[in-house]
Amino acid sequence: MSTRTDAPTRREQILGQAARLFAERGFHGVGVDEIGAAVGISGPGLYRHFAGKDAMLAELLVGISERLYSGGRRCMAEAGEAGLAPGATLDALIGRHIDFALDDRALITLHDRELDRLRDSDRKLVRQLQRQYVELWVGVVRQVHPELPEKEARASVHAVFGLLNSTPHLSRPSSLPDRDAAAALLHRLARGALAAAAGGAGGGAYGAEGAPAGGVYRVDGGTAGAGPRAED
Amino acid sequence: MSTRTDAPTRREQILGQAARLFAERGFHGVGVDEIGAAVGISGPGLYRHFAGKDAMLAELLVGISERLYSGGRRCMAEAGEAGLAPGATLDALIGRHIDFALDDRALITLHDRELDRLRDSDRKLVRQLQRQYVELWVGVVRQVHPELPEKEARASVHAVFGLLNSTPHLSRPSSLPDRDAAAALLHRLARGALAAAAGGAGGGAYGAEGAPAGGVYRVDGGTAGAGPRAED
DNA sequence: TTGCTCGGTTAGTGAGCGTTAACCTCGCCA
DNA sequence: TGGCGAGGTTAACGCTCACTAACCGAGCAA
Repeated sequence: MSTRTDAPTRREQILGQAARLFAERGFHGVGVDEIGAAVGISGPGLYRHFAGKDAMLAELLVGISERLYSGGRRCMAEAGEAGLAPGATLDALIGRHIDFALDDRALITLHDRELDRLRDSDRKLVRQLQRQYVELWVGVVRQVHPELPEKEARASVHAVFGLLNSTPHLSRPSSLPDRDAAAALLHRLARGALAAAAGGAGGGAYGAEGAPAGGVYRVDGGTAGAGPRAED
Repeated sequence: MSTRTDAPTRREQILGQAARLFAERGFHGVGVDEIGAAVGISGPGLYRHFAGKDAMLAELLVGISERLYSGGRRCMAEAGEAGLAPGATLDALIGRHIDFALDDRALITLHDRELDRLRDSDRKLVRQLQRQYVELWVGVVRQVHPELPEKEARASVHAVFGLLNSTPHLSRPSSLPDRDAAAALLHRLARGALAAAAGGAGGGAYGAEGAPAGGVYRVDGGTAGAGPRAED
C-alpha cells in the first residue's frame, strides 16, 4: 500500500484540475486557458505537457478505467489468497468501487459522461477495460447468487454501478454525516439490490404497473412521422 | 391517461430530435445545423420556433422535471384515493419512474448531465422540481421503512435514482430480453436496495473494507499529492 | 389583386477557442 | 563562457458555430 506523499508533478496537477473542470462544466465547456489558469500557468503553456486537450481527456479516462479494472483484479487476487468466501469477495469489490466513487468523484463523473469525445482507438480501449471490469463483477455476483441468470446479473451490475456512481449527485452540503457513513450506506444499498435481483427472479408480481404514461417528446422509437434519416 | 395519437407539432419534433442528439453527443457537441437536419429543415430555420439553442435545452429539462414531479404527485394521489398501503404506493412510484427511464432515456440522460448549462433562473426551477420530487419519495420511503433516518433515506433515494437511470448504459444490444423484463428487474433492484438501507442502519459489519486505495489524480480535497499509477 | 403572416431559404458576421509561432529565461553541463 | 533544453510567455491564425439579415413562396382573408 504505497500512499504517495511527494509532491505531484506538473502533469499530474494539470490532469487533476482538468478532471475537476471537465466534471463541473463538461469537456466542451472548459477552455484551455481555464485549465492553465487553474494550475498557475496560462493557456498554451499546457502544450509543453500534452499534445492537446483531447489527450488530457484520453489520459484521464484510460487511467481511471485501468485503475478500476486493476483494482478489481487485485481484490480478487487477494481474496483468492486469503481464501475468502464469495460473499466476502463481493464485499471487497464493492468496497473498492465505493472508495473510487467517493475519492475520485470527478473521474467517475467523466467516466460515463465524456466517453464518446475520445478518438476511436482510445474509446475502444476504455470500453474493453470497462467490459472486463463488469465481467469480473458478474463472475463474483453469480458465485454469490447462482440462481441469477447471466444477462440479469450483467444488467444488475450495470445498475449497481449507477447506484454507486450516484455520489456526485448527493454531494449537496449536509447530505450525510461523514465519509464512512456514506460508504456503509452505499454498501448496504448495493448488496441489497443484488440480493433482491436474485431473490425474485421467477418473474412476477411487478411489471403490471402504471400505464405507459404517454410521453411528450417520445424519442427512442424513432419511427413517428419524424422526417429524414429513416434508416441508419 | 391521455396517450396521444395525433401527429407531433414541429416544435415537438425538434425537441425530440434535440433531446436525442444532446444525449448522444452532449449539448456543446451538437450544432444547430445538425438539429435542423434531423427534422428536415436546415440550420437557422429553427429560430422560427425557438429563441436559441439554450431555449431548447431549457424547455427539455424543465419539461422532464415537471413531468417527473407531476407524475409522482399523480401516483400519490391515486394511491391515496385507492387506499393503498405505503408499500404499494412506493411500488407505484418506482414503476412510474421506470417508465420514464425506459421510454424517455434521452431526457433522463440530459436531466443529470447538462443541468449546469442552463440560465440561473431555469436551473433554479429545475432544481426545485427535483427537490420536490425527491421529497415525495423520501416521504413514502420513510412510511415503508420508518426506522430509516431522514438523511439516509434521502441519500438512498438519490442512489436509487442513479440505479434506475442507469438504463442508458445497459442499452447495449442483447442486454435484456424485453422491456417488461428490464422493468421488473429494475423494480426488484430498487426495492431491495431500499429495504437493505433500512435493514442494517445500526451501522455495522461493513465500513471496515479495504484501505483507501490511494488515488491517482486526487481532486476533491484539492490538497494531497497523488501519484501516477504508483503501485501495481 | 393586394397584402400579411408563417415558415422556410442562403449568405454573412462576429465571437470563442484550440492550436501554432516566435520569443524569452532560467538551470545545468562541458 | 557558451550552448542548450525545459518550461514558460504573448500574439496571431483559422475554424467552428450560434445567430442575424435579407429574401422568398405558399396560403388566405378582405
